[in-house]
Amino acid sequence: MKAFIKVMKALSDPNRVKIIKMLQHKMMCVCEIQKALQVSQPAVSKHLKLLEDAGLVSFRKDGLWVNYHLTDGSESPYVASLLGNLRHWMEDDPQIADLIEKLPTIRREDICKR
Amino acid sequence: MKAFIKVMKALSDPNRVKIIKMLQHKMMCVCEIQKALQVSQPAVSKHLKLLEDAGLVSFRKDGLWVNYHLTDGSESPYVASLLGNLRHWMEDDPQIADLIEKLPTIRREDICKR
DNA sequence: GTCATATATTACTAAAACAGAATATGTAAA
DNA sequence: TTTACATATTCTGTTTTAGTAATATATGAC
Repeated sequence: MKAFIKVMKALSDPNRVKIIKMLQHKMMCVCEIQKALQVSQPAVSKHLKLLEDAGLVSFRKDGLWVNYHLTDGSESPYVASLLGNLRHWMEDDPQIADLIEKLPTIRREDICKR
Repeated sequence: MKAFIKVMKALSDPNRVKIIKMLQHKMMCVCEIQKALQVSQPAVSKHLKLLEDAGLVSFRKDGLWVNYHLTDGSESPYVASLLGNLRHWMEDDPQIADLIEKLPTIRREDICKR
């Protein structure tokens, strides 16, 4: 039960859903996500931690960067099912469509190291 | 997006998940649910309203009683999918198993009209 | 009509969630 | 080892949520 609630809570926030939808297209570092969502860096870190605790995302460190990506959901049937469904869900949502469209223009080289 | 968030939030609370799991077995009135969950009657009413707003449950009035039941989810792909999955999900959860086991002993004739 | 009963709504309180500012941590470069 | 930078954590304030107590509404019996 606790695991299920965790997943549901993780997906109960628009910004976290946006993160999931973006990660469907490419792995991203924190500053890229921050740029895309227009919220503070700590806010992004906290969202990512929540998503990680729920088993939805994982990360790999690469020097200074931390690259986040979706998990395969093999640890949890809830995660597997929802990540699967979220591939098609929300595709027509205007906010999401906007985000995804802008995604190619968001590159860490342009954002960080300033 | 808003509709999806609503559904996720609705399923982010253990008592509401319990309600869903119970309604898989029979339609129930408010006082039966209250008896099963051991929370106040207003709390139950509010959970039910939330679930209804999310499109997960519906009700039919029968005299003084209001009988709640699961929807068929035809209004929303999120609802349809989650209600479907929740048929098997959580079946082995101890809390849920307990609840379902006790379900036959919870009858409105014994609870109300006192 | 009055009364009893099932449910809904309101008012209020305590806990949890989300945000930003400030700070800490860890890694790479100089 | 000092410095810069990407990310994480802590602290604090605000909003949302879940609960109860009290009250309102609605229906059926009388």
